Amino acid sequence: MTAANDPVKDEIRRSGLRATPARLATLLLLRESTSPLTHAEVSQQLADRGIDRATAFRNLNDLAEVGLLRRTELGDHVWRFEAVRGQPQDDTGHPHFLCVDCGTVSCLDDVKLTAGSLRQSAKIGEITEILLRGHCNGCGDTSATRQ
Amino acid sequence: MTAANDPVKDEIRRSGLRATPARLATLLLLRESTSPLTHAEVSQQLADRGIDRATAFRNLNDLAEVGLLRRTELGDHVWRFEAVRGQPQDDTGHPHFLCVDCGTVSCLDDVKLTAGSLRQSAKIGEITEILLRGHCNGCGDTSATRQ
DNA sequence: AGTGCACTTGCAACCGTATTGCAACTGGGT
DNA sequence: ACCCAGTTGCAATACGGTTGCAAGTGCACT
Repeated sequence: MTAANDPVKDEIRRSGLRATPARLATLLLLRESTSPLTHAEVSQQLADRGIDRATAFRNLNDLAEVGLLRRTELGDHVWRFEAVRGQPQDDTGHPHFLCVDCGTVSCLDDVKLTAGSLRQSAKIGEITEILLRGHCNGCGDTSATRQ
Repeated sequence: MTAANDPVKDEIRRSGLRATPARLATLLLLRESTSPLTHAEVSQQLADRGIDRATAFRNLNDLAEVGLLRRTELGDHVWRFEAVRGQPQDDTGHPHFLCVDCGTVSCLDDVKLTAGSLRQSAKIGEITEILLRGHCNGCGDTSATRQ
């Protein structure tokens, strides 16, 4: 049962890190998730498998450093991590939507700025991240929920 | 010495807060500053005048809540505050560009999302804020400045 | 397959930012 | 001048994240 070629393990190894169970679990968890997860969420999930908080933190940072994960900060003072799809160097990131009520984060691959906006913003600088905030449909449409 | 009409005091009062020395000092300090200050920087300055850290924190948040200050987060997990110029209500509704290097916040009235993006995002929820992050031309083009 | 060393892990202590509880104080309307 | 809700100072606390260190383990090399 010497599982010779686990492609995910190889990916981790190729990036210069050891393919430990904790790292494997971290990476797989985030690849299964459809939205970025916080440190807390990840380490909570991994705690079931006996993985320590500190280890989860370190692995998230390590994996982010080698480009397998992306580390973002959506303005609520919590780091979030998401798996990078495709070639790390190709990855330029995509916009996120943060519900200010429930904290849910959605990834918006198709959201773009108008050409005119891009021209306008180029005068200011180079945009690296687009963040939309508001009330998600689950929180907003009832209009009764107030924090 | 019933200083009848200090315009700044009036401004604070009009927003529903009491015009205390601590708030006056906080607001004036940020209005004199040319760039956003962290709570640490503010409370350090105000400590000389016998104002407590916790009070500084509360006042910064209070003033931000009523729209006299703007509270931003550059990605380093530290809140920064800056005085809002002009009418507070003018401050809402248009996108902001935040330079993650120097902390400058620029208002981008003309930046908009494409129609398709709006359609896409409507499925998620109601967008109340658009924030662009990146490197402003002043910080980015030298490419030497690294924090 | 066995060995060894550097890389990882778990644990617990720690750090810094930010918040809160509470008693004392005070701005400002009366 | 008086009074009370709003505010302050102090200290304790919460929370996200980091670090030191000894034990454990991946994996490259026999």
